[in-house]
Amino acid sequence: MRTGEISKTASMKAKQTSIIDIAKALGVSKSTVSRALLGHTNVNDETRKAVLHMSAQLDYQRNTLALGLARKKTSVVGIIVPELQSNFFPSVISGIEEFLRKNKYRSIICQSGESYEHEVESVAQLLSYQVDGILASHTYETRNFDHFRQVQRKGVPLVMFNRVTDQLNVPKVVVDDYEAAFAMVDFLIQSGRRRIAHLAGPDALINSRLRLKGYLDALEKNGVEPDQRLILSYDLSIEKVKIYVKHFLELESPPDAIFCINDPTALAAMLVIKQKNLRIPEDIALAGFSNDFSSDLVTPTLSTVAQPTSEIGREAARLLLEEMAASSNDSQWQEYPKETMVLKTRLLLREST
Amino acid sequence: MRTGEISKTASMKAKQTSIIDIAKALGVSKSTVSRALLGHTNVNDETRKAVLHMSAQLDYQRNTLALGLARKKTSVVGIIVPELQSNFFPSVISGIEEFLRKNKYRSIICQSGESYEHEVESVAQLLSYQVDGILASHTYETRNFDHFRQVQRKGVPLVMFNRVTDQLNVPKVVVDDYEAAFAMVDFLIQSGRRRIAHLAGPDALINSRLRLKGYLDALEKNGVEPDQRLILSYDLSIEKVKIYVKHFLELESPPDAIFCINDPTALAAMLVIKQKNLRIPEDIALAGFSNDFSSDLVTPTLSTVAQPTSEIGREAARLLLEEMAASSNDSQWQEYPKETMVLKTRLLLREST
DNA sequence: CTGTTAGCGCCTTCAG
DNA sequence: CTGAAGGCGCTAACAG
Repeated sequence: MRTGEISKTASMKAKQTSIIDIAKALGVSKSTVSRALLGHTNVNDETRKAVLHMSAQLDYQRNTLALGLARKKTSVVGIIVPELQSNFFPSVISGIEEFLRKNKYRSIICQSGESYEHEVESVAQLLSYQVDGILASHTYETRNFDHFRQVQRKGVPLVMFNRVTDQLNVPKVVVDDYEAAFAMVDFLIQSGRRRIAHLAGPDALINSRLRLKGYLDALEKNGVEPDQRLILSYDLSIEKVKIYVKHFLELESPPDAIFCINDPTALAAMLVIKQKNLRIPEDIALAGFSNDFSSDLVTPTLSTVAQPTSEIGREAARLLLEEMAASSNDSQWQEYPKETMVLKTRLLLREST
Repeated sequence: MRTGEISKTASMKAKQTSIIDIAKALGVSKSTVSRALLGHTNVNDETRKAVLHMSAQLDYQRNTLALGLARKKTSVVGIIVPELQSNFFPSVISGIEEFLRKNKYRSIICQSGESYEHEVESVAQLLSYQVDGILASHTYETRNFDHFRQVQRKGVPLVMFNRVTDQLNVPKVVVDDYEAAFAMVDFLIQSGRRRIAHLAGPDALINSRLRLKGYLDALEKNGVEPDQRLILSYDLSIEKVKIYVKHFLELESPPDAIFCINDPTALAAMLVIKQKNLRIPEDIALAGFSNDFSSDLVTPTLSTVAQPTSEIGREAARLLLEEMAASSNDSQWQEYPKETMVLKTRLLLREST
């Protein structure tokens, strides 16, 4: 330890070094430093090197706030998801981030926790952070989309994925929920099931409605009369699955299959069925949706629908960047009808059916 | 639709309304507006109301960049985690965010994806965003902690959780990895197992080392000679589990139990064991660590160690806010030795042991 | 209680 | 290729 050094360590919030510091140290103007740091071409090669060197020397770190303020562009996009507990959204986010990184963008993740109020807050927060765009999947509580309309009014590009709404004219990335549900239920019927129950999601989610419709249409196509007692829609809070499944099993004429809105639901249902000492799939078949990590680990392994999660993320991010480019070139871009991209799912038939 | 309205919809990036706009509209100065919005007390009640009203009217949204720049404080803390795929980190994050929300703080989540390089980038990004503090769990690749030292040099409070290092003098929140591992292995021995294998984590992680030590000490305490062939440490990439478990099972004298570094590992191991038509726990017992969502869903249910995830998050956030308070009151706060908080785990003995 | 005046750190014309 | 000047939106003394 040399003495005589100014002890920076001991000082609180050591004033960050700014471009002015490095300008002074080099005897140039801060404009030059700024240009060098930004990689502008019109800077003498030597000056640039000196600047880069000195900036490393001084442990310089760009102040993104100042940069964003001055540039009116932050290169940050906001991501709003309802939750991070299952595998679905984290996977989608990975897809998003990978694409963004390649394009020199960063993201801020907000989880609304399936709370409408938090979602509204998140939107406000992201706008106040001056994000350049927003990717969103809404909560199952969300029926009013004014907060997203505000995003559009402010001229901030918005793309929705997975949980989308037809109340908004924005680009969307979804999967073929209807077809997938139809295919799964059709398969169940083909393999001899007749009394197929459906543990559906909240009606507020378009995904729930589409999967329900796929279920119903598959029944109809096969001449199976739908039985309202076999259709229950719930709010996705796993604890309740037990109640509903028990209810199904205790019907005078219980189902011989249950098609669940998603994998966590199906896995919870599986526990209940096992506790009742029923065999899967002999006594009752079980199917989920999404191909969560666990669905392959349980016994019996769960039949489900695989979604291309990272592709969803990638495409959503791609659409967003396109929107962002369009919005800065064309002042009327918001008027145009937006594309909805429908990605293919894959039926995974495993032991439970 | 009334006519004569200025079509804001069509304009791109409609210049956000600023406090100046609302100041003009009200014929007051922007300082007054600022104060009213910030909830300062020294503002006439009527003026305040007028400001609040007008700001709602004009769809005003605070510009966080400008605010942070002017205030030199953003009320944002950064969170760095290695991944979001398992349940552990998302749960911890929920705990963090809940606590932060109560204290009027926000967070930015960065996932390093277990990549050292991304971690370094994340730190730089967060610093450039001028976060007021950082909560971090490092990757298993991280052996050099200079990027975190830089955080300290810049006077930004830092708290580590779960994946911590003794190379840094910062507050830490961890669980009793050693004790938990010891207890689990001790239990296995008590219940008659002698050849207990350990599928360990990367040596770079202190958690791996502590769990390994707990394992070894439990063996020693019970007079069981450790067998190096039964100890394998790996990099947590699930695909490799198959190889290692197969290897174990094909030893001339195979293990009668496997203690895995975490639940994903144990669950993957379970598949391999089942494929070999071995019975769990009769032929071989299996134990994990962390109590992932799935560990209760598989058959047999997995014995594991429950970690108080949201508490970890809450406590880490609490320590961070304390640091932040201290750092702004005491210029020497960095010099003091920092507290390491060790939280209790709980042994969950289920069917697999 | 309110207006005025300086910035925060950086970028971007506009001259040279 | 470089410097000077003005401004991004907001806050924080400092005077009244």
